[in-house]
Amino acid sequence: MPDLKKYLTEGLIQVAILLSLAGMRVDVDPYLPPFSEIILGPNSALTRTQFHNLGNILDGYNLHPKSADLDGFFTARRLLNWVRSLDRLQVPAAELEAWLVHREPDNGVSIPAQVGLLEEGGGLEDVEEPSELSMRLGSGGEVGYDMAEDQTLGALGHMPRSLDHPDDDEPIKEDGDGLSFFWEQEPQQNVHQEQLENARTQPLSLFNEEEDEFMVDSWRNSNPFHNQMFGEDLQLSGVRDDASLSIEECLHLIDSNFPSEGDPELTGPDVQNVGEHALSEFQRPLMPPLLPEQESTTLEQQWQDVLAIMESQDMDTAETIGDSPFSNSDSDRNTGLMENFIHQDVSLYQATLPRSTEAQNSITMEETGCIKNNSMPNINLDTSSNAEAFEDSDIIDLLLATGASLPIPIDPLLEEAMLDETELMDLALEELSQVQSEEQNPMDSDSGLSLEYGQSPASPSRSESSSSSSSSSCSSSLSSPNPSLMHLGGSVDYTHIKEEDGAVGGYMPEQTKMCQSSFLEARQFHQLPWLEHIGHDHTYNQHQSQRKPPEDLSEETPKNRVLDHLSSRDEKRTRLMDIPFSNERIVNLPVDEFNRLLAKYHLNEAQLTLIRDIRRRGKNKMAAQNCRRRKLDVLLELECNVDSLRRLRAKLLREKSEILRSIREMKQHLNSLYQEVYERLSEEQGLLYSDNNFTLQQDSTSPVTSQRRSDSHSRRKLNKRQKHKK
DNA sequence: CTCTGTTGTCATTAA
DNA sequence: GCTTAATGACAACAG
Repeated sequence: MPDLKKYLTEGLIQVAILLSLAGMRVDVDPYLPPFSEIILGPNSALTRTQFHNLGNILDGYNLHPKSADLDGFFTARRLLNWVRSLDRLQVPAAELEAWLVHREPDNGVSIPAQVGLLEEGGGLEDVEEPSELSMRLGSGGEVGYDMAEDQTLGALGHMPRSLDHPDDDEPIKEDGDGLSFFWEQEPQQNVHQEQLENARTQPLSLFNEEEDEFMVDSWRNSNPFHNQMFGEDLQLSGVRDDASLSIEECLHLIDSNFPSEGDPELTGPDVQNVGEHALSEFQRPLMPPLLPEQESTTLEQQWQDVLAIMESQDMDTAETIGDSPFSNSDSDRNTGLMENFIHQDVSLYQATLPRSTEAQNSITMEETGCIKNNSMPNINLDTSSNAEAFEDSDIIDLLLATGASLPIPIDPLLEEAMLDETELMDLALEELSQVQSEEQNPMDSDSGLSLEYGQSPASPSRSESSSSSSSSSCSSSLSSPNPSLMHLGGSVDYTHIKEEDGAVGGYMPEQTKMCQSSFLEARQFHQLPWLEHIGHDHTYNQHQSQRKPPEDLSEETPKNRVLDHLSSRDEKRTRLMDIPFSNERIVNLPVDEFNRLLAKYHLNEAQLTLIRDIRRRGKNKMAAQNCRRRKLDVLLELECNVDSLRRLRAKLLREKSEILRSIREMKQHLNSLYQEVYERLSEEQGLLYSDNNFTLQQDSTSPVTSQRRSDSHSRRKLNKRQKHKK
C-alpha cells in the first residue's frame, strides 16, 4: 500500500477503509473529488448486519455507533455524516496502517479482535473478517487484490476468502453471509482498501510512468471518459458520458446480471483460472448475461420465439441480415433461420442494455467495424463519422502540440473516431518527444530569453534571474509524487528561494526545467514570439556580488539601453540628492540594516523620502516580476497538464478499443455457443433442419455446458409443445 | 498610426 | 503600526 500513508491523513479515506472493512459496498463517485463522497450503491442501505459489523470495527477504535440510529435506515450519506461528526474519526494513522499492513499477503492474515462480527439477522455465525473478504481474493493467499480477479470471482460468486486464512482454521461460510450478498449482487462495486489504492496507483503504471499521480487523480475526477475497465471498479455515478456508457454500462449490466451461483460450468476452476489475458478476464463476467440473465423469462421466451420461428419456417429475414453485427462476421454468412436467430440474439442482448439507441449504434458500429477488420484493433478511418471526427480540433491541436489549447469536450458521437485519434496522438507525441530531445540543447543555448528556460551558463540573464522556476516541471512530476497542480495555488516559495539563492527572481537554477517539454513543444510549433521578447532584468536589487558584470549592462544593445534607461531614473535621483549609497543597497538591505544605514548618515527629509520610495519601488518591481513569472509558470504548468491529460486520454481510448474488441470476440464466442446449443437441441428433438444454418465458429465450448443447456431448453421446449397441444 | 508585449509604478490588501 | 509580498490596474515604451 504505497500511498495509504498519504491518504491516511484524510478522514474520508479512513471512512472508506472502514466501510470496506466492514464488508459494505462502497462506491466512490469518480466524478467527485477523491473520497469526498462515499456512497453506498443504489438501492442499498446499510443493513443492520453491516451496520453492526461496522460498529464492531468502529468499536475497536472507540467509535461507537450505538448512539446512532442502530436500527435505522442508514443511508451512506447519513452514515458518512455521522462518522464525520465524530471527533474520534481520525483513527490514528499508524494504527490503521499497521492494521492494514498486517493483512498484506506476506504478513498472513489475522482477524483483528475488534472485528468479531455478530450476525443478527444474516445468519452469519462464523467470525469473519470482512476486510479479508474484500481484500484477499484468489488462491494461495499470495495473490493480492486483483480487480479483474475480483470482478471475475465476485461475479461468479466465488469468494475464496478462506484461502487467505492460513492461520484461520475456522471454516468460512459461504452462504448465509449477509455481506457476501453485496459482493454477489454487484461485486464490482466493492471498494476495498486496496482497491482504493489501486484506483489511484494502478493507472499510474499503465502510463509509462509519465503521468503524475496527481494528474491521474485530477483527471480521473474530471474526465468523463474515465471508465473502470482497468484496475478500478468504482462505480460511475452521476453524469455519465455517452461514449463511455456504451461499454461501461454494458459491462456493468453484464456483470451485475450474472448470477453468482448460476451455471456451475461457468464457475468451474477453468473459469477461475484468472490472469491469462485480458480477453479471458472480460469474457468470464461478460459471457453469462446472455444465458442466465432472465433465463426463466426473457430468454425462454426468446427460445420459444426461435422455435416458433423454426416451426413456422418463416425465413423472411433477409432485410435484417445486414443489420446484424454477426452477419458480417466469420460465420460464413449463415442464411435464413440462423441469421434470424442471430439477429434475435443480438436484439436480445441489446435489449438487456437500457441504453439509448444512439449509444447502441455506436457500439454496434464499432463491433461491425472490428468484425470487418479483425486484425485491426481500432476502427477503420473511412467512415463518415471518422471523417467528421478528424475535423475535431483536438487532433489538430495535438499534432500542433501546442499544449495550450483548451480542454476539448469529448463528443460521444466521435467516440469511434477518437479511437483513431489514439494512435495519431501517440504518434504525434512520440514525434514530439523525439524532436524535443533533439532540439533541447539548441533551444537551451539559443533561447536568449531571460525567461531562463535556456540552460546555457553563458547566458547572462540566466543566472541572474534564474527565473522560471516553476513549481513543478513535467519531468519532475513524472518521477516524483510532487503534484504539479498542488503548486498552482502559489505554493512556490519565491521568497524563500530568493533568500536562498540571493537572486531577485528567486528561482533555483534546477527549477528551470519547468514544463520544458511542453514549453519546447509550444515554442517549436508556435515559435511563441511573445516569449522571445521576454528579457527581464531581474537583477534590479540583486547583490553586487551576484550581479552580472557591469560591462554586460553597458553593452550597447537596445535592450540594455532600455534597461539602463529605466533603471537610471532613480539612480539619477539618488545622485542628484547626494545619497551616499546605491539603490541596490536601498532595495536589498534587510530592514534592520536599512534602518541602521539610514541612521548612520544624517539625511534630510527629502533624501529619506526618496530612499524609501526607491526601496518601495524596487521591492514592488521585484514583486511584480515574481508575480508575472508566477503567472507564466502557471500557464506553462497548465500546458503540461493538458499534455499529460491528452496522453492519458489517448491511453484510455486505446484501452477502450481493446475492451470493445474483447466484447466483440466474446459475442462471437457466444454466438458459436448458441449455434452449438441449437444444433444439439435439434438433434435431440429430431428436428433436423438444414445443417447449413449451423456452422460452428469455434469449438471451444464445453460439451457439458452445452449438453446441460440443451437439455434444459429441450425440456422447456417439450413443455411448451405439450401446452400448445392442450 | 495601431497593436501587442514588456516593464515599472501605484494602490490595495493581507500576513 | 510598520514592513513586506502579492496582485490588479495603469502608463510608458519598444517593436
